[in-house]
Amino acid sequence: MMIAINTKTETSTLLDYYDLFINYGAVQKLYKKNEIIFNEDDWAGFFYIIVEGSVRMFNRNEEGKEFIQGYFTTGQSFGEPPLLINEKYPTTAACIKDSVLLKLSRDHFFHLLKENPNFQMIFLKILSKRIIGKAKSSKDIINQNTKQKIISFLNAQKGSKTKERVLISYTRQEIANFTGLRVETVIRICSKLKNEKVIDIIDHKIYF
Amino acid sequence: MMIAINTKTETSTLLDYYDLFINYGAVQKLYKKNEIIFNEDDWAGFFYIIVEGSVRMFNRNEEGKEFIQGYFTTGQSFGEPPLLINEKYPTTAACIKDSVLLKLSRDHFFHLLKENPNFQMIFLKILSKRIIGKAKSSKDIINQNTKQKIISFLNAQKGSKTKERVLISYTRQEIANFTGLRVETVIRICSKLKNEKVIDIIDHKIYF
DNA sequence: CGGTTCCTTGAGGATGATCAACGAGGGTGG
DNA sequence: CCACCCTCGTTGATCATCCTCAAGGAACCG
Repeated sequence: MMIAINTKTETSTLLDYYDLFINYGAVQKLYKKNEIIFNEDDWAGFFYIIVEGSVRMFNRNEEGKEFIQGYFTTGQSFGEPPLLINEKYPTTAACIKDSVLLKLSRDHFFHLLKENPNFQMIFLKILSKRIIGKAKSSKDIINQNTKQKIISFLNAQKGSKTKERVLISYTRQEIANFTGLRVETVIRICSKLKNEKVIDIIDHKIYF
Repeated sequence: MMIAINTKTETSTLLDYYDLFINYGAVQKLYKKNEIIFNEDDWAGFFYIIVEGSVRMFNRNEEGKEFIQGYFTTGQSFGEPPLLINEKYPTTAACIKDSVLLKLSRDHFFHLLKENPNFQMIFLKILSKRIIGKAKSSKDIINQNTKQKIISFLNAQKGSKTKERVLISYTRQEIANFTGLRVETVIRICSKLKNEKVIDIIDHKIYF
């Protein structure tokens, strides 16, 4: 059981088509750290690909608590679904650090899709992966006890390949935002997990 | 804020192509009430469309508690993502009542997609709607207090159109399974909502 | 060195889960 | 037609868990 993060589940080959995007009218733009790319309830107008940098998609509730829907990084696209069906964004997207994005307007994006059917297949696969990821993470978020939620998150990070311990480069706050828990809870559970030898904590950093 | 249910968000026009599916080798099959169509962790082998009936997709945790990922009904397809990327199913699917499904094998499905590019666009839109629905429901499930979760669920049912009260035809147990709460909790919250005039309860039935 | 950002701990409280028991209605078979 | 069984709804009491608030420490950076 894993909380699936897009970062790990999508092939990052879209930049192979960089020139093609440019030919179809894509524009490159620099975004500052923490700059908002689009807001929840904005109408979708552009197709975005990350040339360099990283983006987080999230919701914020009335009390300001964030729920992270996903992280995206170099070579990945994001925010396509509302564009495809002419809808409002269900989440906000912001840059985690200074980032370079490629923007393609809705019309140009549809031209590209129409004239390059192989792209439709590419996006079908990208969206499929994302749905499966979301199904898994919903399940994990709702069904599990707290400890399992965190373990699921850690598993998703690691990609379930190696047995050796790897550094988990998320703050406790970020883990809390992904799992819907509070920082203090994450900290306390991590202490338990450390005692149970499930993780190591060295110099405040988590190894799993 | 709404917990989005597939039933409400997808156009149900796939049956317009019934003959085409048959031409590509689709087979019609009757499933009994509660019969399992596929299990979590099965490899995806078929494309399914509901000719008549309804299907629920869910996960069950160690203690047997169910989390419902979505309901599907006549004219809708389900379980495509794992088929498209050659993956295992993240959920189990079962018939809610006796149902007739159209099954198309993986190979035939890909033939159809390849030779009918307009279908790729259709599926891009179906998957897009589903992603947006899942994003919304994750947000609702994780961020809200209990009362809001239930109101979100009710809003999703109603489709947010009319102001008049409509009958919510879900049992309290089903609402619990969708929201990740327990039956007793759902009952108690519903009583509160009734007192606050948010819903009516007539003859044990919920009107919202 | 001062200001962030992140991590940590403790005490107390609210909330939803759990367990147990019961009522009401519908359907079925004797 | 009645007895039985199911499913669904309901209520109360108790408990465990996680949240909240408050406070302070550690690491990092310009």
